Amino acid sequence: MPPAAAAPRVTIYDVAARAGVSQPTASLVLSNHPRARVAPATRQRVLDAAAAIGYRPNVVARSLTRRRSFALGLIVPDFRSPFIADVVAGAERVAAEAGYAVLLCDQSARPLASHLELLRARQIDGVLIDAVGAATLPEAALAGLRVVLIDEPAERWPGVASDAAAAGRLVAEHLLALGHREFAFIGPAVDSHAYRLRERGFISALRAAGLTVPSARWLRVAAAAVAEGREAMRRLLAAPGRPTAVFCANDLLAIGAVKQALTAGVTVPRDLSVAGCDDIELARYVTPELTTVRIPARELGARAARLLLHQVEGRPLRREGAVLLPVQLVPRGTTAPVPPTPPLAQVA
Amino acid sequence: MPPAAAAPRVTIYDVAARAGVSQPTASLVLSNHPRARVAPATRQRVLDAAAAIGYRPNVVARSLTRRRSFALGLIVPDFRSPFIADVVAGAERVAAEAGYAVLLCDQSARPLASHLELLRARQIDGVLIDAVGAATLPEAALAGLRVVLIDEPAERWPGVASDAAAAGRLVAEHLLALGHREFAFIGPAVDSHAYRLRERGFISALRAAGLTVPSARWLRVAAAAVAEGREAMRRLLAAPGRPTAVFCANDLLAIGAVKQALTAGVTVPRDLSVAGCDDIELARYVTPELTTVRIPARELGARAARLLLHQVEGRPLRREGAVLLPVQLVPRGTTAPVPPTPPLAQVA
DNA sequence: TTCTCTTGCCAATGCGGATTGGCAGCCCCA
DNA sequence: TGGGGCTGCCAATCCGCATTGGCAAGAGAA
Repeated sequence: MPPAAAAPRVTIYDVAARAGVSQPTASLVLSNHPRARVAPATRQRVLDAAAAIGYRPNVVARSLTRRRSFALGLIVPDFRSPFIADVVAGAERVAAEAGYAVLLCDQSARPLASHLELLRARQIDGVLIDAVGAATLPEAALAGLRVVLIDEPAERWPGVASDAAAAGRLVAEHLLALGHREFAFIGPAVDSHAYRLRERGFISALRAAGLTVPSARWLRVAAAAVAEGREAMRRLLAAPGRPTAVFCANDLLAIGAVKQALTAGVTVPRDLSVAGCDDIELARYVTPELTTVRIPARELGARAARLLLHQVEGRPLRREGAVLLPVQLVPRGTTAPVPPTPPLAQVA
Repeated sequence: MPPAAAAPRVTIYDVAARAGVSQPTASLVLSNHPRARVAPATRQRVLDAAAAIGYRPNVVARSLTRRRSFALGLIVPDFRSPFIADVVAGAERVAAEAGYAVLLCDQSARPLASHLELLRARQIDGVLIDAVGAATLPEAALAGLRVVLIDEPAERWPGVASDAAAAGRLVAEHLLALGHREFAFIGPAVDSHAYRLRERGFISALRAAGLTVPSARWLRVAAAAVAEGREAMRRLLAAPGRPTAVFCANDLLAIGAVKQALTAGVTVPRDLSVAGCDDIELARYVTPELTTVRIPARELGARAARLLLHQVEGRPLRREGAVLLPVQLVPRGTTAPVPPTPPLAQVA
């Protein structure tokens, strides 16, 4: 049961034959070798022949000899998240411009180590890792690979990250300035550096103001997604007492949280302020519009890809180590001054 | 400036040497060739040797001889759209289970024909096309490729599609049942089969009820995205008269449209009903929750991938031609009965 | 004219693995 | 004991392209 008839392949031998030269000569011309000594007339004959028969180099064969696949791996937690999708888009664009393909690997479909194995087998030229658990990977899993980490700094590899601590801090300062004193936090329980820093930035800014978040209002959820945000808000509202402001570790959580608050009859932002983080496109389209922190997602992906390509192509890195991208508070409609009369403490 | 030290490669020659057999014998064992006649003891020696030195076959080299890359192309209009992301996820899962990699190609980054060229150069085994303009592609662009079309039926290739006409019809019937008689439509101007069918299904169901959509309320926008939906609603509300119900060709448009209506003080669904199409996850999280039609996105991608893999692996297709997946109306909060008193006609 | 360079091209080989044809060695039977 | 039929392995070759070393022809110098 062989596959259906294969397309007739045009190889470099066909080009050489048509141009009346040897295959190596055709190769020298077509691969545009720098120190190739080929007479202009010959060169033109080869180029004409290639154009005439529609020659396209076989990337697989080239990869075998050059020992490079001209492909990069990109491992992400879940490309269906809007934020991640932007990171991917940024990386993809840079890679494409340099002639590299991107193999997108989704951690929600297969574990990180398994992806790395597969990428290795495909002789990948380098890997961008924006994934949970990269830091705790066994040494061998990354040995010999060119790696750039996204939002997960580590000693051994270069990386690009957003200033997650600043994100948490900016939200805290914003809410404090609005007069809030009773806070809650909703974040994913995953072992992610960026999320951890968002938390820490938030809490340490509160602490600097002499405040804290009671542990009962420090909610950990399974995933940074809308449904989890909604569920967390349900728990929060069911508990005795109520905060006046909630910081959600990303926008999806925040959207879910706001949704649940509204459903429960808690008016946002009058009764409760909610802030997210990421500034995904939809943050502007929910009602009320979401207060959040803009994280430059595309830039994150693009910078990481550039860093990786520099390594892959053997160009020296201008600045070593990690790049830290600035973030920016985007105040919108889900945060407001704390009401003069504190909300009534409810008894569960 | 050569790249940094490459990882030491373990080849099949190393395995053969360690097992004390020739390379072809090692190859026969490791590729698990069906009609391979290898003594059990020899086979075991080879397997042990491979395990001992951690042999991983080089997919590139294998691709060269087998003339197959074990990779599929997947061309989409924009993977950042939530709906498309689900299609991709479905396809990716099926491909991964069969041991195939997926090269994701985004039409918003590079034209369709250009993607096809690149995929060809990489000796791709087959292509899934969920893209605008696939039907109008020059013959040569797809010649010799194995293709499965998504949501874009064509004579020459198998395809998988959702029942887009039914989607439009279901919305029309839903709105008619609620008493609506004054309609508007917002859809993208792209030349996409699915969108065209959604329109036609909608309008022909209205026509069956003796109704129509005046051309002034038939809005075409540049893209099926939130910003465009918002802009379209702005235009709609600025025009004289006002419909009581609007069908948006997808959920993003609908979310934008609802947002703008609310911003303009038009209460949805009291003053205006809005329905979308796709049932993306966020449709349940906007306020009010969006009435829409569920399109089985993941299933679309998965079925298409399965169809393509059948071809690629030379297995016969059970049923030829196109698969049509059913859709389902999901009534939620953005549609309501038409108010007893018709809204006042506004003079612009 | 002869010798040295330089220029322009090609033969040979390798990348890592798949596949074919064929050759020994063994068993069985006559 | 000779021959047929297996069984088990390997030598050789190919996939499509890149790269090196070297050879021949032409240019310039003596």
